[in-house]
Amino acid sequence: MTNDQLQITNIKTLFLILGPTGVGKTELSLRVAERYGCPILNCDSRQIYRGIPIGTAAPTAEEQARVQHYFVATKDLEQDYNAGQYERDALALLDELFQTHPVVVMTGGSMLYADAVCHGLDDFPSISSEIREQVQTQYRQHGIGWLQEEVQRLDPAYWEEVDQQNPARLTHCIEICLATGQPYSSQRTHTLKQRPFRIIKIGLEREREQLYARINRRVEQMVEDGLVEEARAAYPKRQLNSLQTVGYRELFAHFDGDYDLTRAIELIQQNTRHYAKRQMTWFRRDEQIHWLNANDDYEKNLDLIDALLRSDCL
RNA sequence: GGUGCCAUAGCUCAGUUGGUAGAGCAAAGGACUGAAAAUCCUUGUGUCCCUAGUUCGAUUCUCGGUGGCACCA
Repeated sequence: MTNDQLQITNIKTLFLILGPTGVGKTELSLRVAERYGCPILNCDSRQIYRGIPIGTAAPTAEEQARVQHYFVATKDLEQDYNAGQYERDALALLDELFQTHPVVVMTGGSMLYADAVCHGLDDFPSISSEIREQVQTQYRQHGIGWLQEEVQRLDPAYWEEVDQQNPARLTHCIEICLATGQPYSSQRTHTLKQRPFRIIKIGLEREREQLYARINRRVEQMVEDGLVEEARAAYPKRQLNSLQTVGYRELFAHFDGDYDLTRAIELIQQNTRHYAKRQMTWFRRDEQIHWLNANDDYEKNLDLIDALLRSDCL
């Protein structure tokens, strides 16, 4: 490391490289990490799991040989994991890494996970399996109407602001109310936590038509690389949350005989495009993101990133 | 070559007893605090194939054309 680069150690910096799936985050992240001699923290809620590397486009062995990676293939599919745990795990690891690295790279497309690291989530208790099962049972028996009534009863304030048709939101509210005995909304502080390091958000963008073409091609490549076999191996565990994932759900339905493989592949492509669109919607409103064009060459983008690192250092 | 059927949104189609039209899918936009690659919300103007005719008015009826499908030769 040069003297010039050593001066950077004054301010610990996390480069958070964001962007929709398939835009080209992996290679840019590797180059940034190589430039600063730092590790990469994965911020992808599915690449964290072991056993599904093809369908999640996890960093390959070659890529991991170039740069030390964290949070890649570290959990079994059976292990429950969530954004709150990720926040704690990532902060603990960052605290450690910043003792020896002035710069650390984090990359991935899981919007909520990234926000959890940047701003923090409120402290909710983890939900016991009893409560979760209890709520699920009622929901299965009585439908969304039951969820709606429960939220109105337990947390009328939240009812006024929530997506009233969204079972996931309603369920979560009920679980927190039951677990804490307090309305969910009263525990949402909306305070942004301060982090003991600087965060520079880099967004990679690319023309939509081009992005979609890359996604379509990448799905075909995944199939050539053995995605169907990977999904078949995971099939017995299909109920797990970790496998509620694009690329696997469609193949599981194909294994069930719902449609042929060609159709499954089309659906994977389509659902991946939908996912990319949702990611873009999320990132678009984040004014802290510095956007780079994925079609520019790496030299140019690395220089821009370097300028960001230095400009805020003064 | 003959006969019949069809031609409407990116796709599959519905419909207008003549008053310029609507579903599903696709697509687009949005929301998002521990399931987040999850979950949910909103959005439908298109020479109704072309030409001529009848009509106050044609996407709708009539003639002709073009294209597709089926059957007969």
